[in-house]
Amino acid sequence: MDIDGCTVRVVDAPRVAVVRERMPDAADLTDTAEVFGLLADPGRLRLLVALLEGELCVCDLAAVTGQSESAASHALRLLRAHRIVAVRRTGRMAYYRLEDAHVRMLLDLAVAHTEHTQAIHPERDGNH
Amino acid sequence: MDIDGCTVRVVDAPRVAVVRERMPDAADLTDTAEVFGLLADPGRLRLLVALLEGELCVCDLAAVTGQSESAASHALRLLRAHRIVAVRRTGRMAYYRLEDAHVRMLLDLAVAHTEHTQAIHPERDGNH
DNA sequence: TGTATATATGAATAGCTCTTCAGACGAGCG
DNA sequence: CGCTCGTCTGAAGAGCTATTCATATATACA
Repeated sequence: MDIDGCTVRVVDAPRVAVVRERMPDAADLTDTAEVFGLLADPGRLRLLVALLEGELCVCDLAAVTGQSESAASHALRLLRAHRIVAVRRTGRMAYYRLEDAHVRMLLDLAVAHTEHTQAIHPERDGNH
Repeated sequence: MDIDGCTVRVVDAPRVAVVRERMPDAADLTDTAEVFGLLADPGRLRLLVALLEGELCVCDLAAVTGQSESAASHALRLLRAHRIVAVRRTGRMAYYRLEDAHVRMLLDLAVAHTEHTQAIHPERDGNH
């Protein structure tokens, strides 16, 4: 089989052709991987989960997520660059909100899963 | 406000307390971030998307996803260590399949989103 | 039994990412 | 007008991750 001008050995050539045909475009998957990468840092993930229920300012976000304000600001800058988060400025305050509907869906799914598995395997009780 | 034995300035203290209370456990979010991290590499993501429709052997996976067999094997090893993927061995072949239902949901959602946005913004036509 | 094949592994390198620190900026306040 | 406060930024260092190359293992086949 010849792919990208480079000969590759395959076992089930027709199957490979079919799967290859049905795969989303490589560039799209790279973009998707990039989004997952933005959710792959605990600090950023906590920021985004905190924003699920509404906007918060930087210092409150830092407090909620347990990180320095500098770290939070760096993370928010990155998320803002990718249009995942948007900012509303008033005076010297900056209020961030979750702006990307697709990311919100991914977060909802992920949080629901953690709560579900916690209900199945409760290594610690829910109230603290 | 006092968090983790360390004083932090907050603007809306009661709101911070509420959001903090409703946040999933930090350890759970770290695990979730780790899962997102596994989906954050284009090579690994292509492997997993290829496996959505059924099992494939390593060399076919390498061919479908356009990477070296060594790279694919390393990636599969990592996914296997996290129980996202499982292997069936027969002879000298190794057939991998997607094993994690939660990851499958995330992948379905992500792929549906790429196909949806491609339908809205078709910069290239669907058939190639 | 010896050789080819499919996969797995280890080590090394290069590139990236996160955190921190120091300081800049701009808005409000005295 | 100068000071403080909230946020932003840049640079630097440490740690992590991906890729490659070389080699190992183990199965099938001659």
